[in-house]
Amino acid sequence: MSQFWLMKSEPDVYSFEQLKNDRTTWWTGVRNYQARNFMMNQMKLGDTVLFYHSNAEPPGIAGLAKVTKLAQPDPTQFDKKSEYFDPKSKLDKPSWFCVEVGYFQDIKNYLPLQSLREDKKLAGLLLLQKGTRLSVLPVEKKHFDHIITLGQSS
DNA sequence: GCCAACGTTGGC
DNA sequence: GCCAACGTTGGC
Repeated sequence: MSQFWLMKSEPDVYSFEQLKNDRTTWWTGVRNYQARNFMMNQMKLGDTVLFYHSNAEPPGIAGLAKVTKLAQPDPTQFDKKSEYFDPKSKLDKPSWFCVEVGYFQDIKNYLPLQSLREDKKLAGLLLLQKGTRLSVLPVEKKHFDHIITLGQSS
């Protein structure tokens, strides 16, 4: 099972800097079954997460996080005041789950999407595949290791 | 703001 | 179970 992940967030909504400030956050609001299943079934404590800024200028990888708590029901699905409220969710049978992630490490270089696309060593990275809209994606170790190298090189 | 590529919904 | 219509994501 994968030990490396990429999670997307719009920095206007929740940025890596905010995570660094908060130290940890529950990854609420995911309303896609594939992304939920990754969090619910596969993410383990200590898994490393590439924190990706989507809808950013430019979009790219901003830093490193870790999974700090296993998946639990996402409380926002029951909150009528939340934009993530889901009237179909039942308290005894929640539809949506989220993990807690914590700040882990800065990277020296922000890694723009375009530079990742141009890197031959990252061929096959799910993030780069056409039509991939998942907000939670597994990352292969070989790709993860290379991304770390890019992020820390001078 | 546009729009391609998906995912979801609901009528049948 | 099919599929058209609609909604969303997210790069550009």
